[in-house]
Amino acid sequence: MYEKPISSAVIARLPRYYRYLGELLENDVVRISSKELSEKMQVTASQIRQDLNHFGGFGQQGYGYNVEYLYTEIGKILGLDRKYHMIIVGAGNLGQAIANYADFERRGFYIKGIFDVNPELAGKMIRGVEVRPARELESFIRENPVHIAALTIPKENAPRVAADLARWGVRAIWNFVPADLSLPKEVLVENVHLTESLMRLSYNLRARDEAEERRKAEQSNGI
Amino acid sequence: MYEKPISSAVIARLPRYYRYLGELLENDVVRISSKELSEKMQVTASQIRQDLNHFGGFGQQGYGYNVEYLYTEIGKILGLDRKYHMIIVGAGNLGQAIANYADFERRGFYIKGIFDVNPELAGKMIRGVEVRPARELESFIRENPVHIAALTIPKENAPRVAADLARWGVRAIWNFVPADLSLPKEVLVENVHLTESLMRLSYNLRARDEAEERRKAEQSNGI
DNA sequence: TAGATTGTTAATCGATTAACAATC
DNA sequence: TAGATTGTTAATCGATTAACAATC
Repeated sequence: MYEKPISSAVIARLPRYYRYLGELLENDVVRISSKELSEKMQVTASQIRQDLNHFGGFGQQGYGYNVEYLYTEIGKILGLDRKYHMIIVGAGNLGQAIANYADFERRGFYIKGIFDVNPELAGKMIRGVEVRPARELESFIRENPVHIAALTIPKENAPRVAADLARWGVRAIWNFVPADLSLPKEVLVENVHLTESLMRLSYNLRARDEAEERRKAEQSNGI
Repeated sequence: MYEKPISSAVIARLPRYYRYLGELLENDVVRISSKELSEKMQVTASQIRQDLNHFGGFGQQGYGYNVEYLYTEIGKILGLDRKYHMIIVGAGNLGQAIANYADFERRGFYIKGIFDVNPELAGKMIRGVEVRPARELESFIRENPVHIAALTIPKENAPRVAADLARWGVRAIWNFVPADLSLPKEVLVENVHLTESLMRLSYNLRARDEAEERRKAEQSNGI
């Protein structure tokens, strides 16, 4: 029985629903209709209902959705009812920032190891986890469950290190390196490309400026 | 004369084209066809040609695209021929990581100020830029051009600080706070939601595991 | 029951891919 | 010129929105 995979557009929206529902929950809101939620989130009510119905009927006609229930269910869909063991490969600024971000732990992502090639960093403690030398990576991965490896190393070493990680058994990589890793298809890769994000902002900055100049020019032309 | 805005899907792909072209350029590749590039990038040649032709005809029939020319042109489209002054609001781990990331400077994004409410951080130097107390933000923004503010502060203060920044004249925010900022429409916001990224990975992790279990169960059922 | 709102089907819209004439 | 490959139009596909019957 083949279930066709949910489109990535839908999946990409789930964490945002989850966040809004979490906020409603904190504010003791018990129920919400797709219409109310759509107004808060600036999306159509139709889209909310369509998205949710990919996963099941969580609402009730005439009532709407129970906030707590829907929050929990989306959490399950997102796999947040599980515990993940994460390692951080590359203890530079970004790696340390991620290691220090307590929020991930709250969501079930536990940082179990931090690794760096730089021997000077070895032994440094970050939120209770010791930085280890990179050469211990293989034995660590083989001896401990590692569900996710966050990759925060320089671009140059990324292809080799990523291939090593996969070979040693890591099956999901959270990739901060500005490169597309090519790995066996069973290894999941989620990219965070900061430079690309900044370039999108830069594109829009320029587009806005040019639109404004055009408007100004038209005005002074008396159009 | 109204030019209809380019779809965000197209814009989102430009930085990736730019990256691949930069790599080709480093490897002294002079020309490339949409077909060759499509194989490297794992997209269709049709999409590449469509995307580029939103901005103009950069290629030549029978020849393909000149790598250096196309790289430069996409750079201009992305606004990378300009210089931007950026400030970082929040000198925590993530703010420091961004401040330390030299690559942005290479692309024309210059970090001109780093601010934090924590007085202990004041005076600390990060890549030649001094961390200043947050109360100096207003005067700094009013007295210096600030094109982009990277927002790396806790969620609680974000709505207020973002509104302040906008009021003082910042017109583009690179938002790392896990919240949707509501600001006047002329203020551009580009979000980097790390938690959402991690949740997407987590979704796929779970989906893969369940697919594998299903497959295994079917096998042992002799299907 | 009447009113509200879902779940779901149908219509629309937009984005991607295919095809090919134009042209280097 | 012949071959290659673009730029662009047309066809397809998928995602979003609208509509409404089902139902709480």
